[in-house]
Amino acid sequence: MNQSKQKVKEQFHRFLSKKRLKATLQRSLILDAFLDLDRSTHIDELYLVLRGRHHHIGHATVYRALRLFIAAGIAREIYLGDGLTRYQVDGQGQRRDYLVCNDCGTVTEFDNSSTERHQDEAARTMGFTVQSLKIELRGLCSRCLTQQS
Amino acid sequence: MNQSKQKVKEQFHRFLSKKRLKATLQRSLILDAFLDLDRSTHIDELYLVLRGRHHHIGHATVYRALRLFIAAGIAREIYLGDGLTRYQVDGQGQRRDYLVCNDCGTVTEFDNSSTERHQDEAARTMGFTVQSLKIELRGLCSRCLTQQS
DNA sequence: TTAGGTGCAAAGCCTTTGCAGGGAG
DNA sequence: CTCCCTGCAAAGGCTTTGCACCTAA
Repeated sequence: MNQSKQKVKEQFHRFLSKKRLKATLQRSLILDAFLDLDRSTHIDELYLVLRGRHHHIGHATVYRALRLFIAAGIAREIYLGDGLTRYQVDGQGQRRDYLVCNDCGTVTEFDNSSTERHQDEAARTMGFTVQSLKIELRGLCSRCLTQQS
Repeated sequence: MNQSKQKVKEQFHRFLSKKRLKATLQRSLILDAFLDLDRSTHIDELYLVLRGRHHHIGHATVYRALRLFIAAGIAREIYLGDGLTRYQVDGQGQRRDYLVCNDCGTVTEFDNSSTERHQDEAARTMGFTVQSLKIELRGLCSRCLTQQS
């Protein structure tokens, strides 16, 4: 866990050097908070975590940092339609399949590359060049199902 | 085509009666415009179509009508992350696969039910109960590809 | 020293809501 | 005649931008 976190941080620093951008304290703190959450989150949650750690980082800075993480290939955006943008760690695992629980809102990811290839081919036959793919399944996770709320 | 449109309109009127809601001119015009587009659209496009037909319907009314169509099972929302909510006819055709062009932004839809079943099973093995599914492919449509912008 | 970064507040967008007047049942 | 609906404008909520001051390299 911490090892992969370290790797991501190194990846981020390489990205910054390459782009001649700066490694600031704020970016480091935001990245820490983001990686510690280890699940999909949104700006406001991140912002509150940082305040909880007694770091007063501006709202705009958090937004800007997340955009940077996306450019660096560290984060990925998810839109679930609740009006806010969610972010998730974009590991090498190529996870692009999301299970969104309609009850608790948890986002689980899983790999399903065979289906993805299948899908990709279908698109190509329509003259469409695929650059990225996202599969979103909505329903109830096992925990919410048993709780029968 | 017009036959299915007629069916949807009847479905909507049944919904209205059942809920003791009113069949107004605006709702009828908005539903016509929505069904005529026959593809995913967003409020503003619908609004412009209506203005083009010389109907001055308020923005809020269009929003309210779309929410009603959703409640009636006629429309479905789609979120692609461009900041606006898209709507699509929720017909029996069950199209839930979207090709989003990163260049021109066009959304094309296609059926791929075999893949969807495949995906559904994968989720079930993880204890997840699927209620809806969305597959989103992003890339370049054939037209933008040839224009090589 | 210099290009980039931060924070604040203001502006931008899409969407929803409040309210007074209007219309379907 | 009674609810429900419409339109306008204002308010809301998330995200981006402008600007002056600061800081990593």
